[in-house]
Amino acid sequence: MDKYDRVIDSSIGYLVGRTSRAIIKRLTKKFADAGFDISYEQWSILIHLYRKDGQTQQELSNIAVKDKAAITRLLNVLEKKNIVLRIPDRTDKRSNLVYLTNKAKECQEDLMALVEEMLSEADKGISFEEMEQCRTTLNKIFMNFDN
Amino acid sequence: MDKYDRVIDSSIGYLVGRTSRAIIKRLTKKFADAGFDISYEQWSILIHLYRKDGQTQQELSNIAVKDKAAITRLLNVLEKKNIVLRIPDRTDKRSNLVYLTNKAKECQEDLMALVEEMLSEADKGISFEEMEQCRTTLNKIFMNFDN
DNA sequence: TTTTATTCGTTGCGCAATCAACTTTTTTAT
DNA sequence: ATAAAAAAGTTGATTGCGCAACGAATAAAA
Repeated sequence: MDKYDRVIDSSIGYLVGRTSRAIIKRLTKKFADAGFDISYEQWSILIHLYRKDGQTQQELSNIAVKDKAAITRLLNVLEKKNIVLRIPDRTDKRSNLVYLTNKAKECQEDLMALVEEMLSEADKGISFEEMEQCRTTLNKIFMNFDN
Repeated sequence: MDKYDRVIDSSIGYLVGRTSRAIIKRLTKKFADAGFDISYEQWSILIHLYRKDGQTQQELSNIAVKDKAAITRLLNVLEKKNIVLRIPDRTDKRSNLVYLTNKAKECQEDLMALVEEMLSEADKGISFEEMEQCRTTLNKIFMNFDN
């Protein structure tokens, strides 16, 4: 393996980057084909609200590992689409609490099914143990960079 | 593991996505701290030219797994910075051949050193075998999505 | 208590990705 | 030989990220 291999093809940066883009592309297409006007990025916020409704934007920023400015804009879009709404927190006037609308709740099952479908496509030819090991390693790498 | 775990925290999409962003962030900072005005995306083109100078934009598009429109714009920036130049291919007037400037060649060693530094930070606490296994699995996943 | 520091969210800016439409050139098929 | 199809690059429109600066609200320090 030459010096370029090390920095390109075998580089973990290159590999996670292109895998990530491939996954995003596939899920985006699945959503679109099923008639959902929801981008991957919007989904990446939505899923955290499905798990726990009524979080602050800051909490969403941390958990989705995105800049809070990015959260602001994604929520603007989601609010315009009538998928979430922002309610000012009465006990801390700096914060908004972000809630799902009924429209969002109605499509939860369908969206999750599409994601699981995508995940099982990713899994093909990979044992549970192998995937689990990969997850562990990816977590280690992330932690190495998480100051 | 509940249904959200499966789709979020343990989801390979989530894990590769956040790892990728962490790596990009770290490398961007390294370049900036060392005084190089080169973004991660620009680097991701540059490295392929370091390996093989004088490729067409289409070749760069394939190898860097980026849209050809993205390549056009990245090259516009790199050309303005006097890092690459486009030479029309005489044997096929549709194509440009992209070449590195001397300025680009001069900083190759420094840039590669910074990347290797980043990669070794990623490696911390991970054996060669473990990382190799992770690479293999990531490749399988990518192939699963690569039609 | 008043000053200082921190936190939450928004906005402006620059960069980049993707899609679709388009031009020019080359290749393929009839 | 000519018409149709394909390929290479460019451009416009839309979406999204991350940084920095900012105002408002809250917490901490003096």
